[in-house]
Amino acid sequence: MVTIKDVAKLSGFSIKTVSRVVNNLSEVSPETRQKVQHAISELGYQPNTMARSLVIGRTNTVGVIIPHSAEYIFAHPFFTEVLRGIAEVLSANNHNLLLYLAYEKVPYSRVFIQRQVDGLILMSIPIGDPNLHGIHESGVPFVCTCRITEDDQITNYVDADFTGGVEQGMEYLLSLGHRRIAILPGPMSLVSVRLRLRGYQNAWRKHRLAEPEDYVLEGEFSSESGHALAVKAMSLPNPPTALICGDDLIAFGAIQALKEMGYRVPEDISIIGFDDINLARFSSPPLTTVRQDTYLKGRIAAETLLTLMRGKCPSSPRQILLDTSLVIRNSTAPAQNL
Amino acid sequence: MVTIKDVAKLSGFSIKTVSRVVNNLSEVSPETRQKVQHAISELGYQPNTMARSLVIGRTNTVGVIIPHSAEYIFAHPFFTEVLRGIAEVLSANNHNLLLYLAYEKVPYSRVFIQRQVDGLILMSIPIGDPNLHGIHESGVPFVCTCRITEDDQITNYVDADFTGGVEQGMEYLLSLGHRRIAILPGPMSLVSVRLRLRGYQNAWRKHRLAEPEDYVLEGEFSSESGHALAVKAMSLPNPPTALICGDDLIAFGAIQALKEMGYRVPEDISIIGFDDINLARFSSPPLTTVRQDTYLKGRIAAETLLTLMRGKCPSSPRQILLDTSLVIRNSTAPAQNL
DNA sequence: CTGTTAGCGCGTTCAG
DNA sequence: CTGAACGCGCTAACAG
Repeated sequence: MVTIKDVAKLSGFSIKTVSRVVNNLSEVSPETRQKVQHAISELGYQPNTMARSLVIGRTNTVGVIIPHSAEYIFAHPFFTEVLRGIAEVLSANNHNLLLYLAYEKVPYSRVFIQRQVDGLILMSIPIGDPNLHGIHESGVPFVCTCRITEDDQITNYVDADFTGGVEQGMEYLLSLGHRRIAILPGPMSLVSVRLRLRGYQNAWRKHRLAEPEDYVLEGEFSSESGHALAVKAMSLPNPPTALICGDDLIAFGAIQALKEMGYRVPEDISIIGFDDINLARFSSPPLTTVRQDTYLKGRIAAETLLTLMRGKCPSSPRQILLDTSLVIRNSTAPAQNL
Repeated sequence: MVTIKDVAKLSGFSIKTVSRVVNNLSEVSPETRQKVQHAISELGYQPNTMARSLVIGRTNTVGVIIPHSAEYIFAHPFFTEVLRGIAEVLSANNHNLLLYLAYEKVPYSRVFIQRQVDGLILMSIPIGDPNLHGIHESGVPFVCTCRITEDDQITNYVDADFTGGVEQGMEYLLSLGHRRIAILPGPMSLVSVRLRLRGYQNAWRKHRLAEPEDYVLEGEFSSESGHALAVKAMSLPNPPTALICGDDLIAFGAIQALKEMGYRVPEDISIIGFDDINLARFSSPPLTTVRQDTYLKGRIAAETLLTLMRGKCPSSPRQILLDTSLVIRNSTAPAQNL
């Protein structure tokens, strides 16, 4: 391995001078800099990151922690979009991205205490995660891409306004004359799902309508689950005329099931998704859905973290809620049978 | 920061003894070990990864390099599946995963020379990538999840048998009576696309049929491109009765376009995709496609790299080709007009 | 502007 | 079985 010493020897200057050149400090005369740089390229010298990090006490590395099975993570388009936003911002700011999966058994804060990372981004932390305590104690700068509780006022987070998003969808369905609207929100173990449900309830309340019974059909974030729940919904004594779904995959599965049962979408049943993933416009019919900008979520999370890492005092928590927007395509139509 | 010294002081033993306990070396008496461990948990000591890496000369970190824009990467389901396989294997083997995006302008080998990683996985390297030279020179253990040239005999790679896969699809279409089969292979700048095209050509040759003209429609790996090319294909003087696509997204776009033009799939036109992404079964009609196990590709790539990193002599290149399989759903049917 | 010295936290000789 | 001293490669005082 070629070290800073070798460069010093070859160039005839001291180690420190070489260090100054490498780190672009200005206290070096142009000629000296020239000569040192020549020696550097001569030897193909590259500074040892470990040694530098040890001394300066930083790694310029951010950890992204996703405490789920990799299967769960990557099955959902959501994660990769957030990751993209994070990766781009970190890359632009000369920070590395260390990816941790399935760290359920290991305190997240460990990677910080072990000096592997300077900060953390936590994606989709489950409710009641026992690691959060250690995180706060360790003093690691961190940002979540989700809320930890439904009315989280402690965590630094960047999240979509799920409640408002579902309200947007509900407003539209109500304006189309639908009154029998069921919701397939996803798994209630997630805060985001509970927040979606809150939007559903808000909409009824706002319109002074009684919330229909048996219309909340909990499930997973998957097409399979959407398929099963749509079947279940239509077999209710009083089947719905519209379904509002927790994500687009659920919506796809629901549409599939409805077709198989002989219903027409949107003539017989209207469907609204959530996320607006790439394929939403290519489903048949193209999916009306509540768009959340997950890429932006990732970007802002990373930017917020970098700010946190620079400033010493995180004073009050930074809590950012991103607006959603309704994308109207062809899976929704006026209600037939009022 | 609590260091090994603090533990030594509190426990009353030397630094070295503490080190032995931390690293689970056997040359320590049980009582001593007990006492040291007590002091460790008392102080909440965690070894400093940077310091250790500096001494032992390894980081236990693998770099995954994707030399494209993040947008391109994450737009395609393929990448995330490979990444999942890689992440799982590395996690199981106590290795960290450092993600590098868009390193077009930086020699990949740099991260190794700078001692940030012990090995590299290169995903989707473009043809003629100038960095490969430096990679080989640096001596970094590495594995590609693709081939660098069509008949690559130098690189360590784990890749799907694209040629064989397209042949499988072609065999099926030919067996259904199709003779006017166009291919929408993707961007020819990628080796994998050229290998797909080779499979297309092999199939005609094997059946002693002349390859039709104007039936190779180059494009991108996207629904948009598939849409445009399907329109183009059907406006040919002698339009095809079947389309074999370079990936599932192209196939989705093509199906969409055909529907818009009033064709029925599969009655009028048969479509075959490639990859078998999650949503392939939920398209309408459900997509017949050539399945490649990208998750397995990632796993094997990571396992191969770990082997390479352990053994000192990489002797001959490790080149692994993974079989594909045809998944027959409902986007294919016998040809109408022979 | 430049060089010398002293650590960063840990693992590893070689004595005991 | 244990401990003191040294060095990994680099940066940060402090001198010159």
